[in-house]
Amino acid sequence: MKIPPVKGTRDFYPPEMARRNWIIDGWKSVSIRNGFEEYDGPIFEYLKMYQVKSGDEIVEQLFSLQDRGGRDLAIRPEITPTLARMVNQQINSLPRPIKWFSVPRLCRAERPQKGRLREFFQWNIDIIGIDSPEADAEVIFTSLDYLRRVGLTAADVRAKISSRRLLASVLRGIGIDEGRLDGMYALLDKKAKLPADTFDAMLAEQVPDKGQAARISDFMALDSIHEIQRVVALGDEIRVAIEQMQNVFATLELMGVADYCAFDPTIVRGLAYYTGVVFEIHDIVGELRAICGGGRYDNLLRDFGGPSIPATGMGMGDCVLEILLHQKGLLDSQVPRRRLDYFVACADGAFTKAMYSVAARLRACGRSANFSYKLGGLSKQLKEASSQNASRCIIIGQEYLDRQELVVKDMTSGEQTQIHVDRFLSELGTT
RNA sequence: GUGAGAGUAGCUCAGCUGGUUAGAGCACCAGAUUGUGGUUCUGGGGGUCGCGGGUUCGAAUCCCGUCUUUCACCCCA
Repeated sequence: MKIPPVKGTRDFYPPEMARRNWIIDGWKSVSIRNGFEEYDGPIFEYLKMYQVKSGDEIVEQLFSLQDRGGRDLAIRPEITPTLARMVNQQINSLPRPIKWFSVPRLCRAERPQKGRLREFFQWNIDIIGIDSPEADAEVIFTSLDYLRRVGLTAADVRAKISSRRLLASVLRGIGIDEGRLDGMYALLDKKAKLPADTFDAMLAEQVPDKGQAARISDFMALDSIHEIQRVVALGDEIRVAIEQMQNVFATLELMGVADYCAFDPTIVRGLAYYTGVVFEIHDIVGELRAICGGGRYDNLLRDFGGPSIPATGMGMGDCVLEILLHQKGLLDSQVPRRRLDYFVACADGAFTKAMYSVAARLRACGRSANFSYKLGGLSKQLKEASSQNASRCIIIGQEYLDRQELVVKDMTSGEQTQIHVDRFLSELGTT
């Protein structure tokens, strides 16, 4: 019986595993150099945890199960609720600011398509307990710090930044009632994806007042925060929101990533729990879905039964990122190939005892070492060493029987030296 | 949930107006090479042509169904 892989999952053969590790190692080291600490939670939680903040549509996209005690559980589709739960549990003893990161494996029962699978990895970073815009800037900076490190330039990706708070205050300034804001978010979030006339038609449906609709369109077309005053009168509320945005941009400029960043009022971020700054990073061409997205969510900890503590963060999945890195040729050039420190070969089947012992002693010294299971000729063994990308080969031959000497061959230069086995191993030391 | 495309060797694909025993490149294995690898040459293994049914003397090829997969829509935490 042949059993196929499950829809939307991936098998990681060694070459794919090397890519995955390289991506995740990069995420982790950039997190650490930006001052974040790693955490993780369980891979499943109570189903309820995801029903609290989400509608039925999202619950339908959960992989859920029942344990033998009848508990309703779900495999995590995101880690933010777990983070909220963990932080709430120890909120009084955690030093602030809380700067945490994680690289959880997540599952969503969505229909797979380009850049979206049912099982994936997602880099999450969050700053909890700080309500100033500099924290939002740091989250954006850290995301860009990673992308820049793997070789993506300002000509490849763009961080598009807006603010829920700014959007809300502008819409209110234009005369949209509080109760209609959520519907507006859902609509405005679609603007970048829809043809202009389709969007205008949908806008006209939700906002019958032509003057209001025109001003909303004007706002959505802005590419600078300085121009907002041309669309709407600057009340106190809007001024504060603008000032916060200016702080974000000023901080990003000071940190040296301003060329990656742009104000973009079309970034709204679906039906999420965002309350302030929101951002997405896209490929410049706009051919792929977002590489990452995030923003400020000041009410989430409270919604999960904790105190009211501000928070901001972002998530970056591995699927879109990998497609983009591959397109730009940044994977093949940077993901390390399999490498072996030593391949131990013997010139004759009579020397195999020494082969096993030398290989074991190399391994005890912390070096990776392989040998051939087949007693083929030396030529065969060197071929095998090459295919395993061995840095050096140890050749055991007659001089080992005569004088206990090994031949050490550098596989890059081809140079060979002879050295007494004990001296060779003692010079290696331990690593 | 809706729509469109694609399923032939491990991978990328050719073959398709029905006609001997289904092919190529890459990969894999072996030999050329009994103390020297990467290159090269030679050979080899590997297929229920996704599955089921139908038409036909004859189906990888035509028809129907089904499954899988890719892409787009919905959604996107």
